Amino acid sequence: MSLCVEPAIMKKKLNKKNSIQDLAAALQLSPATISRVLNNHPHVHEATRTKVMTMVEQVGYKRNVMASGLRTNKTNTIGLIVPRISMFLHTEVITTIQNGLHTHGYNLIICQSNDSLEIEKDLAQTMYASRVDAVIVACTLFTSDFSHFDVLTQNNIPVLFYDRVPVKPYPACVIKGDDFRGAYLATSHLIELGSKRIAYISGPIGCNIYIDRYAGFERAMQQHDMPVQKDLVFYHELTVDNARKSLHRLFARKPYPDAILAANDLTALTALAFAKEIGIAVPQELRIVGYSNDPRSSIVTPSITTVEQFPGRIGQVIVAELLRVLKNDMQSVAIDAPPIITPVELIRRMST
Amino acid sequence: MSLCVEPAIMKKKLNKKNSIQDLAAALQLSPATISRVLNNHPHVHEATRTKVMTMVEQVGYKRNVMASGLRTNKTNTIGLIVPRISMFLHTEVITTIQNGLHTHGYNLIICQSNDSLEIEKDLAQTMYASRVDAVIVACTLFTSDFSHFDVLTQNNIPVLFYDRVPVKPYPACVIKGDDFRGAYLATSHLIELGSKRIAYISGPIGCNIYIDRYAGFERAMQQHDMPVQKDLVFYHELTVDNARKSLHRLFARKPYPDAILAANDLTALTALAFAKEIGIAVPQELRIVGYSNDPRSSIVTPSITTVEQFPGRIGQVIVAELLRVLKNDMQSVAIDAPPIITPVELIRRMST
DNA sequence: TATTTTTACGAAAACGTTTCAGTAAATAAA
DNA sequence: TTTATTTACTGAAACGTTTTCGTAAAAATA
Repeated sequence: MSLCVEPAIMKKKLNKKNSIQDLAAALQLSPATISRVLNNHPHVHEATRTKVMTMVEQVGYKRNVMASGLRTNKTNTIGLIVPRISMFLHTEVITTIQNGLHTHGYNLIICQSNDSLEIEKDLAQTMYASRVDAVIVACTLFTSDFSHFDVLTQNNIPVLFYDRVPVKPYPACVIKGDDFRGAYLATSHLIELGSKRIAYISGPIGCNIYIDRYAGFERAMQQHDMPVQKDLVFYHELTVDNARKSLHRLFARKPYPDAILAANDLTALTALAFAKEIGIAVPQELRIVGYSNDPRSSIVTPSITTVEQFPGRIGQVIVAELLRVLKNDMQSVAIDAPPIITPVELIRRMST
Repeated sequence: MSLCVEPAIMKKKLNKKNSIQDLAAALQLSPATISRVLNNHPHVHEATRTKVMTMVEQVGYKRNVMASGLRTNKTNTIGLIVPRISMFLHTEVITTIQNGLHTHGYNLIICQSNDSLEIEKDLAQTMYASRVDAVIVACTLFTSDFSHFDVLTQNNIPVLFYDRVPVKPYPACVIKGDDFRGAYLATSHLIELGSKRIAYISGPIGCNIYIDRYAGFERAMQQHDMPVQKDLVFYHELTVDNARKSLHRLFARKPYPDAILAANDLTALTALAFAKEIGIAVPQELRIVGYSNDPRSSIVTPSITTVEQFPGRIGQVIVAELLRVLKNDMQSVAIDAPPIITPVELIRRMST
């Protein structure tokens, strides 16, 4: 019997309501005054301010963000949509964003699209339903139409793209790495080392990063009067399986390529493993370059030359832009705003 | 002049208010009826239901979660606190949780404590302020007191720990890997291969996972009548720098250890690199075992034997438990509930 | 002292949803 | 037919905050 009532008592005791109203009643003040203290409004007497603050401390009052959010139409929450948090670039970028926003009082809702356009559409809806204050997006490989983000932009929720960004004008901030330069540097590096038959394994063309990287590759080749051989260039989603298929094609018959430029590090790692399997020496017979400076690229033997994207810096830029947009309130959704380009750097290692 | 008024017009037009009230007015119904339709309440005529739903579709109505959250005291949001999302185990677990919860209509707020107790305390407060429906936590290495989570449990917000969990009884769900067994299997494996001088590099004792792993190591040694040599065991945060210091101590003078059991894969990787540097052959002169089956452990040469924790499975268990707790509402915060133990498996590779 | 200005606070409405209590109409039971 | 029951809906209050407007009291000015 006594056990039956226990939970009710507990619940009652635990459910100490700590609303502004309760504070007001306890202090013989109005809720308005409490609110003003909590929001650092002027025109509140110093004595009452301290009185309120000590009471707040004492009872452990925490603002109910749903109530205040309902009233102010602000959630202090930022949404983030990435293909996969396990991708090294995103892992690092997220960490920086998360820390940066936390110091400014924002929370982060992280969602993964899994590189599925359907899920991405769904997530955009969810973000709107959650009434986040802004949304940061790295698109899927297959996002060529961006109208599913309209629900956000049309409802004054700023959208900020990074890495994989719209290729068409869209009313949103755009922050992207210098993919053209990254691929250009990598290709030039291979050429200068004497590579003659350079293969390029690209992601699906249609995604801005692969468009730009291909352009960088092409430009470097042209500058050195080297023709781009179509049969040495592959376009597909950069999975291990796909990479292996392309590698099989590349090494089906001689002459073998003497260098592989991979549009990401996973593909470079796969190429390295493949070369070992078929007994080709890296870098003597085959040079390999990757992209992103994934930590794995530095621990394999030989370590892989790759392109550093400075994800921490990208994260910082995102946070800075975001805070700027949130301050200016809708100011920077200009459809013609130029993208912000973040720098890259070639990391030379043993594979070249 | 005309440019000046444009934005105001835009704003007005874009800010199409789509509240339940607006729908009600448009359909000559009361807000209550709309709400019942949206929440699938019974006692609503089929004709009106379809009428409402078509209108909802048409205007793209999305429930304002802050308003409904304020009323119902539910946010449909789950909080997650991990040391770092870049840690392989957590990356995978998060992905599973995220996908699982999304199908049940929950959002996930992910925060990183950065292995800082201060930040963890802060985040617990933030989670309460956000009024999340539940919180999932993998503690910092240094969390031995758990009272900063009281603000959650005392306010009926269920807490669920995984991986790094309270070592003392605490009113929360606990899900942990079988760390004892993992270390036991790994140690037995080394012994059976003939290792005589087995070094163990552990994380700081005080954290449950390292307590359990040490116990597993000790038990395997005892079973084979091998004494645990104190000077071959190291306890410290498992960073590269710390690992290298211990390795220097281990190889300062002979006899060298003939096997190293590392309490995580990063340390195992560091040991492997160190062995290469000083010209010790792995596995001939030194066997190395790690923990977690980080992808890096399989791509180095030689590949590293390690303990698989099945992070996807851990994530599934977490989701299942979470949904159960959320359904039962506070039922399972019994302080004496036994922890759920998830299985592990030894992955044999070239390093042994 | 009388008037204006400033300061400190309160009353009340609003945000958009959910839900309790109630009511009219339709159906079933007497 | 009358009475009870079910069905389909409405009105209004509530959730906890913020903010506008208003008003006393205090301070500054005349």
